Amino acid sequence: MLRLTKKADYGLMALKYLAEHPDSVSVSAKDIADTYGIPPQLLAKVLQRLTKVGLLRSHAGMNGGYELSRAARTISAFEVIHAIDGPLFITSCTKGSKSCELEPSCTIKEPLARVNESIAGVLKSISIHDMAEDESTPGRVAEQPLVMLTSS
Amino acid sequence: MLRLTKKADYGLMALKYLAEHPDSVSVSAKDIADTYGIPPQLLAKVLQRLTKVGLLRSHAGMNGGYELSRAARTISAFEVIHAIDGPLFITSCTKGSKSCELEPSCTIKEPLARVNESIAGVLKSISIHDMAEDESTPGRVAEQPLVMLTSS
DNA sequence: TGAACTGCGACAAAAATAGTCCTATACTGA
DNA sequence: TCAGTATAGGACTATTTTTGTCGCAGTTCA
Repeated sequence: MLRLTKKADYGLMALKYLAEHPDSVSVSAKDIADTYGIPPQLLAKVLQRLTKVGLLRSHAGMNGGYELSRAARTISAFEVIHAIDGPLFITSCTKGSKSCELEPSCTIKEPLARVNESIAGVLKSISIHDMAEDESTPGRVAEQPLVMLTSS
Repeated sequence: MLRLTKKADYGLMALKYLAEHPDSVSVSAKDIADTYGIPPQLLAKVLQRLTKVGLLRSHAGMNGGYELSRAARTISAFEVIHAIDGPLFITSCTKGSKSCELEPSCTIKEPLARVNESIAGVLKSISIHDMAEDESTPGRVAEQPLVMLTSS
């Protein structure tokens, strides 16, 4: 639950790849799909979408492909996920103005909306560049006690 | 995307309801389902699950129902969601020890695992009691620096 | 021109969610 | 002790979302 879709995963992987290969003028969807072993056509769609929202620049034809349209440092995971998975989040019924259908209830939503924002904040605070840096670099995300509850 | 399942929603709503009615010794699944207009049988299952993990106490028979097994203040949204939706999170392939299938790639996962922890932290920081308090009360979520992933 | 690309719409397949049905068991009170 | 109200839970079906495929059109370049 609370899982990223694979498309979003793929998108992040691809952007990370691009961030790690700034030398290549442009990389094709197939190249990336091959290196990661993911369905080329699916990745293609994801990249097309990212191009559409302006995170990537594409050019067709031989030796064509994609490149980041901005510095990796300025692209947040949030933007990528949002572009791919849509206007996100948490509660099932926070769709704009329309409140929770007939249910006058759903008071749960307000508190969760705040949680929602926190999560968005987390996602906004991490950039593609952050993800691309050497794994040895200590992550600077909150170091709180994270105790994963063991499942039953 | 990154959406809670309805079951989790229902569970949170139910716990909130229980937190708001400490006077009632025990509330039936049907009562809660009726007030929120959600499928009774489905809610029943959710409550059964929450009982199983120890968040609720149940008793059958007439005037039976459920009650919180601990103070609302000590029950986090994380626990509830975890109980219902399972051992959570973000990336599709963070299933214990087994790494990302054949893909040697998936380097995306590590940075995201950190984001993951941040989100878990957010969820752990909000309690059922927090959700049940008057809407006007400022939520205490998001105030802390939750994540600092600064690269800049 | 043709090979290697992107762009896109329409599907199809698979998986996860949501919800229902049915039966068993437990407790209560008259 | 029996009827009514509840929980417990397995098996199923339905619905929705996600994932992946196909085919074709447009682009670029050698």
